[in-house]
Amino acid sequence: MEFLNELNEVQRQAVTSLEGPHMIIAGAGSGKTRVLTFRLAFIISQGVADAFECLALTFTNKAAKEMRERIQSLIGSEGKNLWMGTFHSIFSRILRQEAEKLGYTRNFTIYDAEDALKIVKSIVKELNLDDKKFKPKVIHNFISGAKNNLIDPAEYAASYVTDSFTNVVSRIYGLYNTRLFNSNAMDFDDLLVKPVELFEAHPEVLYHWQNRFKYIMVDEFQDTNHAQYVITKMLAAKHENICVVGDDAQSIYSFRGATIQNILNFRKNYPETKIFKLEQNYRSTQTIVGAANQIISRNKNQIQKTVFTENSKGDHIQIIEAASETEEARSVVDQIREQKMRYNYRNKDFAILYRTNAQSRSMESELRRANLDYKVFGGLSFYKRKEIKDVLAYLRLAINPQDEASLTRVINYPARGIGDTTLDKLMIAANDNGLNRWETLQRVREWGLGGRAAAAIEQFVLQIRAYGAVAQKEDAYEAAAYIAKHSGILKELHQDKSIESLSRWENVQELLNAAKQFSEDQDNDSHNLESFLAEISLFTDQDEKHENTDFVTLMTIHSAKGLEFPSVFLVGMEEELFPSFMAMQSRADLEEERRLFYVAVTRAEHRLTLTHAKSRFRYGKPSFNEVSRFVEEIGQEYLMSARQTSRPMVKQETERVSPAEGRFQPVRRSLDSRGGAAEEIIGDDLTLLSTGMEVVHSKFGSGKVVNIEGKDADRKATVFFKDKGQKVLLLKYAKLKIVH
DNA sequence: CCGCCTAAGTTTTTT
DNA sequence: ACTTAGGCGG
Repeated sequence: MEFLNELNEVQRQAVTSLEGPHMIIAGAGSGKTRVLTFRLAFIISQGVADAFECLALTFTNKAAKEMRERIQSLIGSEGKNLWMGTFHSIFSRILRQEAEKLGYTRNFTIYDAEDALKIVKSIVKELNLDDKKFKPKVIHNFISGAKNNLIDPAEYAASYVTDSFTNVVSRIYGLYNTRLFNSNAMDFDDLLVKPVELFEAHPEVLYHWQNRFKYIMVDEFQDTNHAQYVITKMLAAKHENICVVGDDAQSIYSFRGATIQNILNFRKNYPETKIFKLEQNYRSTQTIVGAANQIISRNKNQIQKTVFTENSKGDHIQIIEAASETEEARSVVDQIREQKMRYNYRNKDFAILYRTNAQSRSMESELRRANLDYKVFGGLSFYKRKEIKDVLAYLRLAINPQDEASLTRVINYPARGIGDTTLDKLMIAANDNGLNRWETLQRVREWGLGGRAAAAIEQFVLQIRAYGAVAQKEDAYEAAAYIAKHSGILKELHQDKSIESLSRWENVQELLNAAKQFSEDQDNDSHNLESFLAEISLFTDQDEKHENTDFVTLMTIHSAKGLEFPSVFLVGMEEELFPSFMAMQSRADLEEERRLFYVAVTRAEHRLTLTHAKSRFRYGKPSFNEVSRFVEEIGQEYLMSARQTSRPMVKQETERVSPAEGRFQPVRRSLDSRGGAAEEIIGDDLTLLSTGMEVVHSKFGSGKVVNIEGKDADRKATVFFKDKGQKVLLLKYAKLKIVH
């Protein structure tokens, strides 16, 4: 029990007070994760409940994994038995056990956003609707919103149709659900909706799980939506030992249906709730905590609390204005170099945070040029890549051939002579006869199809059945390897000799590697393909191993939530970008942006630098934006004086863009006089380009010219890039820079 | 049915 | 600036 001595008074109370409903309001950096993990460790080590009887719901896989590791370090391998994971992963697990009761089978497929969108698109098309007016993405957003609020199609039709658009949404919502059901598939939202349906329709099932979970904890409660609220409430109804942890000031997911209302409802719902406020910040300097408090105090909507720290005052917050995004990136790199020297920091002590993923580019190219190791988090994850989704579609069909999204994805890939005309006929057959796609394929001759097309389809059906048999017999790796090979995808990628195809081929090999690891992992109860797919369908965190662990972190502010770094750079502090132009319409939107700013600022332990660029390329055109209003919301007392902000300690101050001529510097910067360490860029006059020259590309990095062809506007160069392989670039667009 | 070309949209955040 | 969808010719 000596670990309790590591806690302050409030933390200790929050850890040891167990019975009944609890709400822990945890300010940024106040040791929230520590309290959660200690609380679980306390429950188990005191013998209050068994690990199997504790449920801890987190927001990300990463948070769950980290928490589990920390608990194991406290109480040992017993920690493995905790029910701990994201809402989505925990409830998909329960749903698989109970699938038959809802008319699904346990091997149901989970549709990601792309799969779901495909289904909506196909319905829009079948209904002959104009997809300009009824954009599938927007429709799916509406459906998702309805699901998050537990509004089913009937209720939607009865109470939420207000105009022609919602009328269409209503029609599509019902059809969409049917299509998913017939595909034996659930989307992300269903993983939260279906448990509620299950518990309502089968009280005995609810009873079972209620009894099982004696202690329930919910992390990041401010980011839960209505459906998540209802599920936890149902599950907690028996024991009412529910502890929610959150910080209203860090609620940044309302766009996804999260509602702060859950915190308010919780107190109403459980009047005897014990409330603990963790207000002492252990993470950041007084400057950072003070500035953060000042920022968040502008929001009208919030729970009163006072975050304070006993840490030292620390450095002032630095603000850097740059002429362009390139200059912005350069100044960040300069700062990183300087801070590394001055404070003995390593790469991993730095994070560069931004509002949108697209902003990583300029930062990446400057980091690469400066030879600083970095890692970009987020963006498109491994499992969203086309070649991976293609292979997965075959694997999913082997397990669940009814899966329409997968079926339409690969029925003619690699090409086997099943074209649009054939597919249209099948679609009509399906709609006329109330069949799913797989069923129409089995009876292909009944729809007036014959000859080559019908033969190709019969062949395809046999192929998928054979894969199903392999999947039943072999482990995940054997089955996946067999299917990847026999589907022809590997061959297709191999035949195309381009570097892109090679990298795709390697990605598929990597997927097979993952299957191999899964098959060999003794911790898994089952090693078959079905279990492998169940595991990876919710695996969105790409926590691929990076051989080198000392890297600068680049990520969106959203994905930085919960993390901390000694030195943080918050870039792109401009109106329209942050706050986003999408979020400037209402006070509620703006307040969420401000909370996001609060989250960003509170990631920093010792040093915080805010940067903004006077001009920045957006949508291919330069845009000129004012400094973000958020910057102006920080009081002068926390800021470094204007003189100091410019650029301390840069050797050659001379060649910086002078404001007079600096309007449009970034594009035509033919000479860059930074001497010394960095590579010397000798120019961008591409008429001088010839084979053998070394060049730098904004996206692909540095490389060597291996060939040049065409002339004038059509002049193309083949370049072999160190990191990205060989590319053919049209010089008119490529903006290559020649390196000496 | 496939590959090439043009046009349009994109960038708010993600389980 | 870059990606994707859709149209058209082979």
